[in-house]
Amino acid sequence: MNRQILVVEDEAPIREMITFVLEQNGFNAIEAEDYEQAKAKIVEPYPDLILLDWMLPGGTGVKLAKSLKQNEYTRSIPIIMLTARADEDDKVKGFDAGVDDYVTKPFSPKELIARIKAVIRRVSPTALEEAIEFHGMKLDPIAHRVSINDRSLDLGPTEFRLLHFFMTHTERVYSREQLLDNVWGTNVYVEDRTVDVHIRRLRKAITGEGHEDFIQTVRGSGYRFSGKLKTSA
Amino acid sequence: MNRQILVVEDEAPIREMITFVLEQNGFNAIEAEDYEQAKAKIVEPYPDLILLDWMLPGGTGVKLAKSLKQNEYTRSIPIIMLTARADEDDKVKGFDAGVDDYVTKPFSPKELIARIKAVIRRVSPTALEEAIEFHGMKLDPIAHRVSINDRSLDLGPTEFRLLHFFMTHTERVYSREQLLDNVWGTNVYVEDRTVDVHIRRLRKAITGEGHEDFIQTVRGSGYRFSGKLKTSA
DNA sequence: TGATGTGTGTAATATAAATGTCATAAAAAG
DNA sequence: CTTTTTATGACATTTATATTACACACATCA
Repeated sequence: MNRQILVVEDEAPIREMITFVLEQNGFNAIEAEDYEQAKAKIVEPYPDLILLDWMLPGGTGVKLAKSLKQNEYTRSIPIIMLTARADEDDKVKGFDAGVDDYVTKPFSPKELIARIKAVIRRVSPTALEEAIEFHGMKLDPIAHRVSINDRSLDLGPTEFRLLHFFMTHTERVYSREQLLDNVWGTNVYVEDRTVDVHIRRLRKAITGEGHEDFIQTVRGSGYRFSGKLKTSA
Repeated sequence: MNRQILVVEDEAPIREMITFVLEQNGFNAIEAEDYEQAKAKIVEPYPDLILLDWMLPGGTGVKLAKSLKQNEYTRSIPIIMLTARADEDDKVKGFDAGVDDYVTKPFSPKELIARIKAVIRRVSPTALEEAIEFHGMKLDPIAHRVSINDRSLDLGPTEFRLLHFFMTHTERVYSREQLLDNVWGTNVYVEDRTVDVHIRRLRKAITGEGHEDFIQTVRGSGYRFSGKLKTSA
């Protein structure tokens, strides 16, 4: 599954060149030419990385970076700043905004790709392989094991991925379509309702110690994985 | 509110099949069989998405895509290319023309619909909504949760939307019709009085800590959500 | 190769929740 | 005290979700 990279750059030729290079290298590029468009495209499923032009009109480049780093949900998206100046002050300002790396224009495609890969490598393996614990539930992606209070459970592959996704994305509602995108993959075409069935299977599997209540139905919206149990009705 | 999709495809059987699939899935299909027809049909109100055959006679498919992406008004209409070849060069050319996605013929109806939905989902801004707080009431659109002084409460979908609207539009009277427009959506046919009932339900749900008084009846006008409590009559 | 088991997606059915409308009570306005 | 407007509770209908059953695809192993 290709990584999605959002390219925020106002100059069309540069933006298209970058997009081209990205596509050539197996990335999936999304384009935005200004602050507004960028904001609009930073939605679920979030891009894996953002290439952000420093010199967006009105200095909105840094503004965007700051705003993303301040939001709980977008904070973890790595950002690489594109800048024409090699100015030290600018670098400082950029890193201050929480930017992950810098590329100075003009840059070679090779350099760009290398930096992107470096950042992704630095950021993502932890997220993907680290064992997670949540209210007595443990999930170890490497060993492919799940346990509740040290009693190990037996999940099918899909249920495992679903639980993994939930445990790494708690306290937030996901529509069936979003779950399909994130758990099944973007190019898989199954019915929305299939999600219900897998939710059911997962709930069944984690039933016993009340953990099934962590998977909450949000009527009309989707499902949420949460440690805050509903006030008993 | 069905999405309008323009199908540009010269082969009638394929075009009709696509149209059929679209209609089946709740979309509103418009057909065009060549460059000229397509151009003629891309007028206000613009279609929500265009399915464009790559191999239109005379290579006019890419031409059309480029022309649309160069025009300020049509640039934002997402385009999905239909192509018989899985050729890499073609993909690059297509993406270069700003196309949003690709579907390779032959494709399954399911795949087509899924891609359309994915593109629409990606393009239409679900906006990163921030949590709102108002006098101890918290509403988090992302988690889809409401709480009063950290005691979480559960609301039906309509009550949730209604409260969300109120919390983002405080200190102002809204007529029942305005509320219907904003919370239910325009072109929905329900009685004005239905609003009363939902107001009632919402009040009931937030009762307990005096917050129900925030929803104020303005006789003859409608309702207002306000932190300034009425002086006791 | 065939038998067996597992995992998946889909469709059918059951269950539950939410919605809109009405009838009636209560409250304000004049 | 009469009229107008809003509040409230009940109900039928509609809509959404839960659950079950089943068929098919794959892999494994005899």
